[in-house]
Amino acid sequence: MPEIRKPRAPGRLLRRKFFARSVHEVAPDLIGATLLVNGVGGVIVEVEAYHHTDPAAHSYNGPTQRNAIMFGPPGYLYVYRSYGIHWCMNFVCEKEGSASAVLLRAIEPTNGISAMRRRRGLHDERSLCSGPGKVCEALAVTNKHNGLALDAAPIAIYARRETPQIVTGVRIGITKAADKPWRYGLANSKFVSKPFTTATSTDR
DNA sequence: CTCTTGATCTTCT
DNA sequence: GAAGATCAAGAGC
Repeated sequence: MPEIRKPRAPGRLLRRKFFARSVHEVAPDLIGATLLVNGVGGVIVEVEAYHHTDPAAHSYNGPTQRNAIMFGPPGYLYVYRSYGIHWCMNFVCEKEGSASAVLLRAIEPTNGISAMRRRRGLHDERSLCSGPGKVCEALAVTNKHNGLALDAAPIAIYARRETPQIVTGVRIGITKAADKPWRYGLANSKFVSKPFTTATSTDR
């Protein structure tokens, strides 16, 4: 018997200005927010922060054709091809030229679940959006969305209503700066890409 | 449950 | 030519 999950009544719509500060402030503040693309999406439960001074960031070695959006103003979507196969989406933060972004790694599906199942194939709800490539497939985000504003159609991000318990850990799948605890998640969420085993914190 | 592998685009060496 | 902000399927335990 599948669990019935009713769509949440959204909170305040986040505007681009929300992203105009440090990625390390924006990233934890996004946990619990609701992301919709063409009305399909859910609650953000896992993100990672990347900054241009961070060797693991795409922007570390300066602008390229791929990462150009990262060097632009905050509040826009940066989409890149991962391992030649998947798409991954980021929210550009801070200010123009600072080239920092938050990687979206997982959401808890709440809106348009049947559409997500259709796009992802036969998969249980827990696996629909539990990884950066999976989220983009479920939300049908591709390079065509690269550079779109985060506060205009088809994208909408709604602020959370309450401050959730946040957990942190090292980022997934990187080799440079692999010790930095810049992965943020919703405590006890079953929809993250991998369990958070290490430090828990309630800051922010 | 863990470990291995193939898929194959963009960037850097 | 190699590595990479990944995923799914298959083998083995």
